[in-house]
Amino acid sequence: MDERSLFLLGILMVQSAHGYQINDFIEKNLIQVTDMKKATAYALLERMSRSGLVTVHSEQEGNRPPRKVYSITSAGQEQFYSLLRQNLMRADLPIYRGDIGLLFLDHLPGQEASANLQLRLAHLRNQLDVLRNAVQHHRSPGIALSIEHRMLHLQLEVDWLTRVIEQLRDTDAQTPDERS
Amino acid sequence: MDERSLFLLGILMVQSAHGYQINDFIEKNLIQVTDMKKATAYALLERMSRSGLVTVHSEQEGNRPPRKVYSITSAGQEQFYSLLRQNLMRADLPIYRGDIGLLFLDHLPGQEASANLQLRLAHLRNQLDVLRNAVQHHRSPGIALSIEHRMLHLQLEVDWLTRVIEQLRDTDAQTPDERS
DNA sequence: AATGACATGTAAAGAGTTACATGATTCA
DNA sequence: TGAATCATGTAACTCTTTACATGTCATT
Repeated sequence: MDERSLFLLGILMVQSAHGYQINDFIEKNLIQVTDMKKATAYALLERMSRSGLVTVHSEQEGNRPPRKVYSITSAGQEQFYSLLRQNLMRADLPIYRGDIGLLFLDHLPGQEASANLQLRLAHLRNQLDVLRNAVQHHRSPGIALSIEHRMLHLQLEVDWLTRVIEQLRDTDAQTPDERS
Repeated sequence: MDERSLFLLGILMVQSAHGYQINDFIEKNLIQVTDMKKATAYALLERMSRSGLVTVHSEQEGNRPPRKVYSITSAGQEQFYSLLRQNLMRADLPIYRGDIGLLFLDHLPGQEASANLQLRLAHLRNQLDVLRNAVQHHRSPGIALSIEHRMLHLQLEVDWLTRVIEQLRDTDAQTPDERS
């Protein structure tokens, strides 16, 4: 949640914006960086305006539903810098949900384990390709930085998985019938 | 949530166990692999017993509060294999919350950004040391696998952050007064 | 006598998502 | 004319955590 409001405040540090605009930006450019959903963004912007971190003003264009444009206040700026510092100094490596499966890898016959992991590998390679493509289209140094970061981890994941699968094959070749 | 029940079922595949025991095992050996909390484990075991994936029987010892020992059923085993396959073939790279900060790195003077990131780096090195120590004490190949996995990502993180900080210094040395 | 390990559980709150509802405009 | 885009919002739900409540047993 801290990251969510840091993110929103960060956007508003650059320029005022309305909810739809922000959500659109996320969906088009930052799906890799944040998974915040539309409803969350709207609610958070509302919440931040109630607590004085941002102000709202409505802009009407023609007969369309009015846009609620949010602007950051000085209190919001302070909060932004505080959250930013916190975020930068924190080192929270995520938990890898895929490791749960690896924990019980030996419950599956080697062939099947291997087959499933190869699917995982293919997905990973896919994601890498997507990112390699995406990294081209970004001028923003911040976005480029985080995409490169993600690519590094993805590449590590690909290499590591490849090794794991190889080991699985080797083990299986040695004792093809001995796994329970 | 899928990972949570996969994890619990996996534990019960090896041997029947009660909630306290499982939670204890997590806290002592698997804090890196899962962040499931006590209340969640208890509730999930309850829930799985209601849906027939596990059975319960109470064991009383002396006058102590009775232990509810859960055992996996054949329906539970099927569910386990199904969840395991799903988990193995899925490639869900997590979202790195720390990247949100990097997105806005240029809002802080280079020195401060650098100082904060060095704190992050120190934490990461700490975690690496802890894991290097932990990896010794595990016979279970599954646990060892996931700890090694984590160590690789940690090491990558350390190397990468080091480079980022260096670049920050270089940029700052070139244009010491020109950042807004 | 007190602390910590053993053992269970629940109530309330928090965070976030899904799915829906509404309606105008633009473009094919 | 129908679909996609623009623009907002909310109600219900799921998942999970925090904090509390309860009591025994062993150790210091």
